[in-house]
Amino acid sequence: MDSVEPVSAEVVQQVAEYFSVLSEPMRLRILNFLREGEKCVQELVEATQTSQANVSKHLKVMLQAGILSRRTEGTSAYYSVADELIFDLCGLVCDRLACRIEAQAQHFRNFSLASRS
Amino acid sequence: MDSVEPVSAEVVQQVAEYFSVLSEPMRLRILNFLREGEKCVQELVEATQTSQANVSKHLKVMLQAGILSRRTEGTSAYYSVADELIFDLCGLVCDRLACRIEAQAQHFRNFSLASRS
DNA sequence: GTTATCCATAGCGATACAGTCATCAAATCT
DNA sequence: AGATTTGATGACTGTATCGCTATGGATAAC
Repeated sequence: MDSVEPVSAEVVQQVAEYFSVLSEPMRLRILNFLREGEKCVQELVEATQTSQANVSKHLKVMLQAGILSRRTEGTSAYYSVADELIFDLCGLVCDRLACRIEAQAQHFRNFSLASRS
Repeated sequence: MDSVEPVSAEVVQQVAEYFSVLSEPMRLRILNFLREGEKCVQELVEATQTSQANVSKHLKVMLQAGILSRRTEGTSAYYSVADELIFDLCGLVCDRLACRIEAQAQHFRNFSLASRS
């Protein structure tokens, strides 16, 4: 068992698409606002400072990816996070990025030509 | 503590870029081959059935993202995974996708018009 | 020196997607 | 009914990038 099993093209495709949804800053910003709980489109427009059409498009992408859920009330549409996994993923990535920066800082510290005992 | 802290634009950007690296099927395929260990470019070309130029480009993207490390020996360039986090991330996403499909199957099963005690 | 091999990179065409503007549909209010 | 608000969608533009072909550069083999 020293060889890695080949992964089907479809699985690779789906995983790539999942990551693709998270690869847009505006979508991550929207998701971050949705951590506070359910929000309607207008609230997200005000929070993100972009056009309403743009917010709607991004919400649609995440909805179809199964990351968000949608509920309507009157003329308003309320969105909430349906897949909490995304927060775990973002947390892991943020931790890793932080570790890299800390390691980078350490490289600077290690360059002390005068060795302090 | 009922409000989510705003995340800086730069952090969001970096996280998005990290996910962006993982959002290409060809890169995921290459990473999957690299699970077996260090590989040179030529080996990856044969494994992925694409052009050598294409493989080199993808390797460069992942190298600059800090996901791979590079070592040269003669005329060959050997790449290996420098950030094992990607496998955790892929694993989490795969699990989630599998769960969804299982849930979908369950929806079909639940549609038994005749309730079997 | 010449040739062959391995890898990186520039140029190119095609495709995909973010963002904007304009419009439309549906529900609410006057 | 008319006006307003809310959200979704189509058309369009600019940008990014995937994959290909061709080329260059560096090392190894003849």
